[in-house]
Amino acid sequence: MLATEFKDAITAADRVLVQIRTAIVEGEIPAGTKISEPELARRYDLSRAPLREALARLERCHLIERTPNAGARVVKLSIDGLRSLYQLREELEGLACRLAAEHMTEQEIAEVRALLDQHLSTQRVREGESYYQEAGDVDFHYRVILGSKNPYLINILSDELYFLVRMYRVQLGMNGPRVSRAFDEHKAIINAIANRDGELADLLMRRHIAASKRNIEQQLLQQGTSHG
Amino acid sequence: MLATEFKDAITAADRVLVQIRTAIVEGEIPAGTKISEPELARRYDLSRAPLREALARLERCHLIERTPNAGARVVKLSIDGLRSLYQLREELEGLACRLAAEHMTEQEIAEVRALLDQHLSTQRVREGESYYQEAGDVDFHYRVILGSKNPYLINILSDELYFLVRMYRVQLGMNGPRVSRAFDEHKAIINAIANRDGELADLLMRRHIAASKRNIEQQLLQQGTSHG
DNA sequence: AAGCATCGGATTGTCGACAATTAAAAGCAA
DNA sequence: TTGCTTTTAATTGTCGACAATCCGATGCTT
Repeated sequence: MLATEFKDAITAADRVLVQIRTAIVEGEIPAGTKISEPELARRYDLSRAPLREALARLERCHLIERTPNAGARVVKLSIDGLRSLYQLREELEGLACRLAAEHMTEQEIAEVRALLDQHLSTQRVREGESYYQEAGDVDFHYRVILGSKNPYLINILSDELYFLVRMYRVQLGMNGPRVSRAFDEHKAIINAIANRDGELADLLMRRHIAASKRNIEQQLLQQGTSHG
Repeated sequence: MLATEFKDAITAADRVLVQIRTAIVEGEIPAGTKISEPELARRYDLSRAPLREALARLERCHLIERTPNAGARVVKLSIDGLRSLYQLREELEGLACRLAAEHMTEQEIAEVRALLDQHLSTQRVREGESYYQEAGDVDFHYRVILGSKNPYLINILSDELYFLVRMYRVQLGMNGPRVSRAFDEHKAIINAIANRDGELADLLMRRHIAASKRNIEQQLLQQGTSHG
C-alpha cells in the first residue's frame, strides 16, 4: 500500500506484520478477538519470536491492546475511539497542510495533482467500488503528510494512526454523496497548498476530516441501534 | 518518574526498558552510540529476548534507530530534530490545553495547583539544581496532558515524545532566567484552564514551549560552534 | 445453593543455540 | 599504494523448549 514500506532485507517479522495488519484492518480477524500467539504462529507458519515482534508493532499502531501476562485483543471500534482519533487527525493533518504549503516542491505538488486526475478517471470507470476511493484517499493524505517534511509528524500519522483510520473506514464504509465530494475537497486542498496558503489548506483539511468523521459516526450509530 | 508506569506484573523486559531508557536520556549511554545486543544482555544480566522487546519500545519513542540486519544506534541530538520535535509539541500540547480546559475536573485542577506550590517551595530550597526543575516541569505537563482525556494524545505525548524531549533538556540543560520564569508560565496556564479558557491556555502553552525551544536551541548552537 | 479455595490447563515470558545476513579484515591484482 | 575481491568474524533474526503466570473448572465449606 504505502509506496516503499521496507527498503530491502525484508524479515519474516515484517511479512507477518503486513499480513496480520491487513487481516485486522479488513476485518478478516474481527474486532475484539482474543489473539493467541501459538495459533497465529501455526497459521502463518513461523515461530513465536518474529510473531511477537509483529504484535509489538501492531500495538504501536493501536490495532491490538496487550496486557502483561494476559495476552492481546484486537481493538474494538467505538464512537468514543473514533472521536478521539479524528480529533487528533484534524489537528495533525491540519498542521501537515500548513507545513506542506511551506515545504512541498512544485514537482511534488504537480505529482499530487496528477494523482488526483488519475483517481478521478479511475473512479468514473469503477463507480461504486469504494475500495478504489479508499486507496485514492489514503494516497492523497499520505502525499500531503510526506510533504510536511517533519519526520515525527510523518511517523505518527502514517505509521501509527493511519492503519486504525483505515480500519474504521474499511469496516464501516464510506458511502453516499461523500465519495464524490471528497475528490473536490482534495482538489481544493492541493490548490491552497500550491498557492502557499497554509492557513486555508489547514482549514479545508480540518473540514474534510470532520465531514469524514460525521459520515463514519452515523454508520456507527445506525449499526449500534439496529442490532445492538 | 511517571506516576504509575506499570500497574503490576512487571516483566523483565519492562525493567530493562526503564533502565536503558534512563541511561540514554541521562546521557550515560552517549548519543550516537552503536547498540550491541549481546553486550547489553550481559550488562543487564538477561537474555536477548526481553532485551529486544525493550529495544522495540525504545525505537517507538525515537530514542534509538534500527535498521534491519544492521543494528541499532542511539539517536543523535540535532537542531533540525529539536525543531521538528518542538513543532509537534507546540501543536499537541496546545491541543491538550484546549481539551484540558474542557475536561479537567475542579479537583484535578486543584491538584495541579498544589503541585505547583509544592514545586515552588522545593525550588526555593534547592535553588540551582536544575534536576528538580526538570522533574517539576515534566510533572506539570504530564498532568495537563492527562487532563485532555484523549487516550491517543496522551499516548503520543507522554509515552512516545516525552522521553526524547527530556533527553534534549537533560543533556543540553535548562539555564538562565528561564528556570524561574517557567513557574510563572505554568501558573498562567493552569489559571486559564481553571477559567475554562482553552484558547488562552493553548496560546500560553505554545509560547511556553517555544521559549523552551529557543533556550535549548541556543545551547545547541553554542555547543556546535565552540567544539565542532 | 452461593461463595470461596484449590487445582489443572493453557498461555505468556524467558532462555540458550542455530541460521542468515552483514560489516570489516585480509589478500590479491594493478 | 590503491582498489577490488574474498574470507572471516561478529551481529542480527529465528527456532524450539522450559519456567512463570494467569484464567477457568472443580470441589469444598457455610
